[in-house]
Amino acid sequence: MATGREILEARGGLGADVIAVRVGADVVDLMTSLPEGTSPSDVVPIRASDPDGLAVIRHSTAHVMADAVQRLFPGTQVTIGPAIDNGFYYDFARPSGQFTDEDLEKIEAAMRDIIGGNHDFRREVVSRPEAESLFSKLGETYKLEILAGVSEPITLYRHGGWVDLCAGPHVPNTRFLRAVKLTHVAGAYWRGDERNPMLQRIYGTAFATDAELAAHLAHIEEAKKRDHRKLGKELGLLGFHPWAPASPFFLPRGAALYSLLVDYVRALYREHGYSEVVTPQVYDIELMKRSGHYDNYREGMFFAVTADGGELSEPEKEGDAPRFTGDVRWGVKPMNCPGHCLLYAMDKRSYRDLPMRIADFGRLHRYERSGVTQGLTRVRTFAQDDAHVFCTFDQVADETRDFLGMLDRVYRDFAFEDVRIALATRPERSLGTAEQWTLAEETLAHAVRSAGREFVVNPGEGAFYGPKLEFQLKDALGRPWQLGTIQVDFNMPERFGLEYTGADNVAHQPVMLHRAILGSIERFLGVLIEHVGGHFPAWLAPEQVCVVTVSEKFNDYAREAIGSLRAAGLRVASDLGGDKLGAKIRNARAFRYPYLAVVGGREAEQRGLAVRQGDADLGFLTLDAFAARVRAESVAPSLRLSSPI
RNA sequence: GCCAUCUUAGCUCAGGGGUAGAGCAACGGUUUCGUAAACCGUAGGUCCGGGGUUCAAAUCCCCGAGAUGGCUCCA
Repeated sequence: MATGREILEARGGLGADVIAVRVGADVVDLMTSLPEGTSPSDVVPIRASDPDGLAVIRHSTAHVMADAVQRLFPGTQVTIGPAIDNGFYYDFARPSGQFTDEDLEKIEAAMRDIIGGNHDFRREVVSRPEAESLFSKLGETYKLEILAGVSEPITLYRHGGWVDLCAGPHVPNTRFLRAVKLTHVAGAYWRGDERNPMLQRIYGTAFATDAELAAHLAHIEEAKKRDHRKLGKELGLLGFHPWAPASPFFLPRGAALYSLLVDYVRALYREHGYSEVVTPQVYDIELMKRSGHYDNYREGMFFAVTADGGELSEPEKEGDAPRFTGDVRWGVKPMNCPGHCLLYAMDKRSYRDLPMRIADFGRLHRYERSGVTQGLTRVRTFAQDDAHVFCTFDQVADETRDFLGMLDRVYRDFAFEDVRIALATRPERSLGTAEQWTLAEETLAHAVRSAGREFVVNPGEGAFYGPKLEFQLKDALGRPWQLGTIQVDFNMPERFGLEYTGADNVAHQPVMLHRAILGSIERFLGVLIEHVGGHFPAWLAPEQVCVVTVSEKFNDYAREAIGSLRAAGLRVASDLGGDKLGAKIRNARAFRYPYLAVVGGREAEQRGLAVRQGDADLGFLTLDAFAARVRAESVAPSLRLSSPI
């Protein structure tokens, strides 16, 4: 049978930028014979700039990088080197020494050398023994391990003198690899398992053209400027201290933002029939044993001890931690649900009480391993817009739909697009029966479908007590974050023996839904800061306007104006210092206030403000007109119609 | 947790065995100014912590802490 190249050439359609072909769902390189019976009309050319083409280029670049690494660092073994979303990587087992940033430059230079050699990529089908003998001769033990798990046909790809066990596809020739950049080195476990040896991974990226590569690198630089850790510091929102690792301090401006966000959720709760509760932070471990957290979530928890009934001794060596001998009786809550079960059971419940929607902004603590924490997005202490809905099984679908509606509203208020839904199913460690899980999974899937939404399945990613829907957004760096979630739980009500009296005057067991829209408030703020680049809308901004004076001569009027705006309910910052106006404006802009109001002689005389909104000059506004304008924007869009101004 | 890198003034960063540096911020003074940085001066340090090597360590080595990038998108 003919190759893709032959078929395209026969059609006269082999353009200079065609690097592979698509046949049905498969991407095949140009030099591979297509299966018998392939109709030429099914062969679609893939160009360098197509998404599939980009993956081919990147994977081929990974080969060239591995070639370069083995030239420069003899004895280094290759393992795997796939194309990934924004580039590629290759994992190496290097007998001694580590790759440094200088090495990356050398490797890149060697790659340019190889690419300049205009080597053809050649595909070769070999027998298993042939492959085994080749890679054992080369001393590639990882490749032998991979080979053992690979099914026929076994293919090799060569360019120049370099060979790799590889399924392909690849570009026809190294000259198609033009715009290449190695980005960073990282450790990575063999097959991602921390019991395996640590390999050294080199990340890089490649594009069809230099311009696209430059644009991608510029995009990364841009994203770094929006990094919430950087902005959090610059805008005076956040602080951290080594004595509270992975635990943010919200400074006054950050705390203002935090409260406004929580107040926003409270307003939604009022419309959607939730009641807020406040519950304990530290519980007897009996609670965690009852809920299953002690058995299933212990390594994610903090435990607390008291001097009562135990002995706290100073360490022998300086720098060591004090030792405690005694009973560990207390656990710091990692989730609100067990406490809410206790709360539910504090009264006798009727079917008339259901659904019972209990919201809790309680602080949670989870022990995240030291290497995985980052900024606000992965922390050890946080609060969620957490609520539990106790309901009958028949109410689950309606509650899920109401939740989806609420969620849509929230993500629209924050102008988040590209929200992806995933159904996370039963994990290895889980409570309850297979029947319960299946039923719960199907109920969630049905609710999403009936709301006209699509979802993907994440097998084994569910919570230990039930399946969940996860709602994912991407941050400025393109990293996906799970924010909202809704989880069906039959197990917790059973463990706590929860009941309600039905219309039939018989005790029934309620179903419990765990749900959050923002998820962790901390994480949401991190993502939001990056999403808006620090430019918060007027309804969320810590201060909605900054009043600055042209000179200190006008401070008296400025104070009067500030007082009047505050009396009208505005959040107002000011700069009444001795700087020149230009400097004040520069400083105020760095803080990204939604509005900037300049006050000088004219404004004092006419009892108003010279207002700008971002870059837009709004000119003169009276105090009343400006206050009315800002107050109209002081409520989230989805709440504006329903709340009187 | 593991691998790599980093940690110097409030912030951003330079320096790299021989007396600790800059810009911005702070503080004091002068200027009272109309839309992205006025001028002069003053003060500010456990160079992340501990140990070692050395005549001498912020600098080299070891241990620890924290932060940052990663730790299957599978040949």
